[in-house]
Amino acid sequence: MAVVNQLPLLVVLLGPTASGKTALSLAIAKRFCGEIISCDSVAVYRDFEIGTAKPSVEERAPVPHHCIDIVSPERDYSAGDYQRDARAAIAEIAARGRLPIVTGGTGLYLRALLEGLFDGPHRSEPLRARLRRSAARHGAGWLSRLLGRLDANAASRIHANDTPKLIRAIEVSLEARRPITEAWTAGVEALSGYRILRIGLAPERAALYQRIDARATAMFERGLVDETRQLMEQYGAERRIFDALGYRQARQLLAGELTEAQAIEAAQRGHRNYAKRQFTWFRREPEVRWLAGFGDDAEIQQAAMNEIAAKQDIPQ
RNA sequence: GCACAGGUGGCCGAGCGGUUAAUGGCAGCAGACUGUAAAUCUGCCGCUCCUUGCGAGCUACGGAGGUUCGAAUCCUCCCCUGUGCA
Repeated sequence: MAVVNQLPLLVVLLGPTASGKTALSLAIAKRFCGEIISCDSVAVYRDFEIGTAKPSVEERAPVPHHCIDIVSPERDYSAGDYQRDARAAIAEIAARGRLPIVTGGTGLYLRALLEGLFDGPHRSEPLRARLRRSAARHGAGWLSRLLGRLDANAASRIHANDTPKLIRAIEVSLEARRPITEAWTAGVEALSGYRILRIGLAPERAALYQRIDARATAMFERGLVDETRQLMEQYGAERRIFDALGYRQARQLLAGELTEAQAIEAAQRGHRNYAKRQFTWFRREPEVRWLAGFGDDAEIQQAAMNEIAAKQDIPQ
């Protein structure tokens, strides 16, 4: 039975923070001649090391990694940028005949990559600044009322307290001179040309939380606070990137708002909460082969390998 | 030992005679999410039951009594905790 014109395989590894995605991705890459495309909104930034749990330089040496350390922290990066960068990387890898492995925790980025984003304008900082100022003057509900006038449907779908989403919807409606609903319904361009295998890591919640706590503590022990201080001096403490987990708490510690013990506790909690949100997000992801365990576990790795091997052999 | 200040739901912390199962916050659980997403936001959150309802019952504000139509809130005694004086 000839396997002709079979589309290249794309492996997508998803799961909450600290579930062992990195270990599993490295094992898969080594076994199947793969290259890794990180799907992580913080790991894209250079110089953010300790708090991001990026794979180390040694870990990255034997396996090519993409979408890590690709922008300077003084630049803003977005889901749209990621969509372009990741798709380009996947195309190159596949063209080389190697296996692309997307490893991700950032749900929105993964969706942008796989399903696409609607065609909308870039962010406009001046407009955003004006909206925020007006919102501060007019009080709660103002942004929602404004959006209601621009696009009643969008206003009904975005909660009145969800400022960032309201602002984006208003921005799109104003900049594009048409309601964001129209952009939504125009459809998105999903990634095509690949057979996608989604493997999800779903370790037991209590065990995951334990790992998260230990890892957050370790980040502080390894110098997260110093790294944060240095990065803030270098790039400016106002950058939104310092709201990222761990860095936010380190910044609060430096500002004297928290003791070290409180900062560590807050970071642990933040990561736990994040893991929970990731579970919520990924549960909706279609066609995921869920594995109940950690990615560094030998049995789990074997199970993942089997999934991939099976998929490789099956003609489409 | 005496004098103050306190002991409230898993934690912190309001309430100080009646719309009080008890404001808030945290934790927890569930959910949303279309270009800053490790961000932001929503719901539930004493227990039990069901016809899942501005439903029914039960148990709750350190303990035991008391006052009152009615108490977490007032009184008495006791037990703890903190601070000050001895």
